Amino acid sequence: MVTIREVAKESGFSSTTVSIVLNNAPLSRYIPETTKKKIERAAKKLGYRPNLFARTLRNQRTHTVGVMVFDMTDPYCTPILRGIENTLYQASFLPILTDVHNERSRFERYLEMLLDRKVEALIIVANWLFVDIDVLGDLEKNNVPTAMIGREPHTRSIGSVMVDNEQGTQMAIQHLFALGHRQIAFLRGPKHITDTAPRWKGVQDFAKKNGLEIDRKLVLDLPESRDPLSPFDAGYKLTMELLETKRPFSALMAFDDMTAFGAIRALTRAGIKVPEQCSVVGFDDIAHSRYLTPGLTTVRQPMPEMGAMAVSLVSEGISAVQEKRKITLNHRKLSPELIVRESTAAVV
Amino acid sequence: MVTIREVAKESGFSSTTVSIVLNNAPLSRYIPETTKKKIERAAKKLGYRPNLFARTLRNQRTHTVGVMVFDMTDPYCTPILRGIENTLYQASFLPILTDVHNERSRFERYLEMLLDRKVEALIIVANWLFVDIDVLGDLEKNNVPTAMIGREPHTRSIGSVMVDNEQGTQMAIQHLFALGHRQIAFLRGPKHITDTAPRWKGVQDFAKKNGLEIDRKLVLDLPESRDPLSPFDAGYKLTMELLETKRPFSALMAFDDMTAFGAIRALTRAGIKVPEQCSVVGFDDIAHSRYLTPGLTTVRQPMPEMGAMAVSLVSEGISAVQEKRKITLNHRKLSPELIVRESTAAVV
DNA sequence: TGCAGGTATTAAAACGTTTTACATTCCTGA
DNA sequence: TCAGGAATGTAAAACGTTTTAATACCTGCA
Repeated sequence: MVTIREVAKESGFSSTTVSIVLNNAPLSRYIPETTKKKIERAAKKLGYRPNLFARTLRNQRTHTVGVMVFDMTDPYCTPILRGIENTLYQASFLPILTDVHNERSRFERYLEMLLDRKVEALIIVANWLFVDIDVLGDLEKNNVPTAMIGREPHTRSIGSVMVDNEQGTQMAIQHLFALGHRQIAFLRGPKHITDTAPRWKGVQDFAKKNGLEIDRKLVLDLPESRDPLSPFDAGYKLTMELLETKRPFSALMAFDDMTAFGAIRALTRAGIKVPEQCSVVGFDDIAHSRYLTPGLTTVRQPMPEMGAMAVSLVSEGISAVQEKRKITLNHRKLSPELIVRESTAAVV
Repeated sequence: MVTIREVAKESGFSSTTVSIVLNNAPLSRYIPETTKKKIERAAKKLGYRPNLFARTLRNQRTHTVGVMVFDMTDPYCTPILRGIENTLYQASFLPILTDVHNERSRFERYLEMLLDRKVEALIIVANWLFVDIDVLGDLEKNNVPTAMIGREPHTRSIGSVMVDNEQGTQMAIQHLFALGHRQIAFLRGPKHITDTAPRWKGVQDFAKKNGLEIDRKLVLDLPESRDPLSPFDAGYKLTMELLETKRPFSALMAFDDMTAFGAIRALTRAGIKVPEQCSVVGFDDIAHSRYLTPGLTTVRQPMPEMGAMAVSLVSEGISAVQEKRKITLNHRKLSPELIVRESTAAVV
């Protein structure tokens, strides 16, 4: 490995000057062009690459951001990660991605690793979060700017990016309503998931405002589970139960896309055609949803944008730390978008 | 931040001794238990965490492995990444994941970043690889143990993990054949994908051996593309073309699962029921395949195992580097597994 | 003439480890 | 009594940067 001293020797200047020139430091203002040229030539000739560890040791900067995701296999998070990666890349930051497997111990271990590696910020993709909240409380102590995606933190010192869940379900039910559906079944999310309540609130608000009657017998809840793919099986099972009650419904609104997939399978098995005999709508718009036949009508979360937004929140925090200002992080709520595909149709 | 010197002061020993004890270095053999206890207590009391950058600067080890994936949004790679992550975690290594977006410039940039950060090994998930081979040739120069998943490297110095493509398609066509299918349509992969040739060879070998006649008019090729999700649209389009020729077929074998999804949509649109009127089989067994209705019969690549295998290959390389032995990396071919779901049925 | 201030450059300290080489004491066997 | 090894510990160098503080020269101005 070629060091700065070798570049110094080669160029005939001291390593101080080399450092100043190569980093374009403030002092380089006083260094004449000819000197700069010589140094740059020498550096290039030797193929000099500064040792990042020495550099970090000295000036404390790592140009890395820790990213913790609760479950990588959840298709919901891939586009978010893309958004994060893409935005960080522009800023020459390197994301360090860890997958917590929804386990407390892994969360703690990885958090430790990231802090040891002195990430300059932390982004937490809290999809399908099972870990208790107090773990997240620990985050406050470390004065690393932190943002959470998909969950409202209970503390002010952590930024957050959320989709507007209420608005999302309102759009979905509005769509079903407009298609003439009045007997609608609902598969609500598990109680421990924070998205569950606001999504249901959106439905209720719409129902109240538009005189839509909700049959409580057609409302079922997904069971708790730490597996983000489990809603498929649960959706299948609950839909089967729903069918057994013989209570008629012409549309079904699922907590998320995976639940919708399960529901579709159950309906199909029961000989009920989607969307001809029953419309189905999901939430999230994960990648699968487009490729399913029929394509799933769903509420899209702007996942890449959410990732990008989280980066921009923590960037602000990083600047604050640099300038020794106090860090304050904002909370953002992004609007979803209704994606109409083939799984919904007008009531016959 | 508390340094080793503060621990030294607190415990009453020199930082040398503290270092020896805390690292359990060979010399610690001579340090009496009482001393060790005192030092450990002091370290714990102060909450000492060694500065990894200082440590790396000194002893050159980073305990990180670079992982480069060509396209994160490809559902094929998520389980592989899980396998990699999980295995590295056991060994207290931290993966540093980069997404190359199938762009040459990003590949080079990220490679540079990873090398600057002195990753101790490199794992490349070469799914849906578009980047030219010579870029990969560059990898040889850096004497970092490297393994590739999903593609045979042209050089001996890089390890590789592949699925046995030939065996996979043989299993698939054997399955269709056993169900009585004789008129089978094929959607082959794009020519620039390395998997394409061996998969087709598996089909041909089986056909020859079992007297199955392949109608060349029923064999179409996917176009080239750098998007791993594009086969959906291509599969749809090609299947439509196939149907227009009016040439009968009772089964369709797709290059991969995405292609199969596209084919299923086309068939469904054309009023042809899967599997009653036409069986469809895919390749890969990405997560979607289970959740589609009907569930897709496909050839499963053992993705988590492939990831784990790649880690074990480079681990060997890391050991070699440590002991200053010459690094040699192996090539492994793993067996796929036929997953029979609902998209295939006996010919009527 | 003296001095203020800009320009050009560098020596040396500092960042926090690990490791080499050495120092001291204590024991053991001759 | 002494040589030499084992046990216990440390001073100092080294890893490769960045930055502070300093030096030296020049120019222009009072």
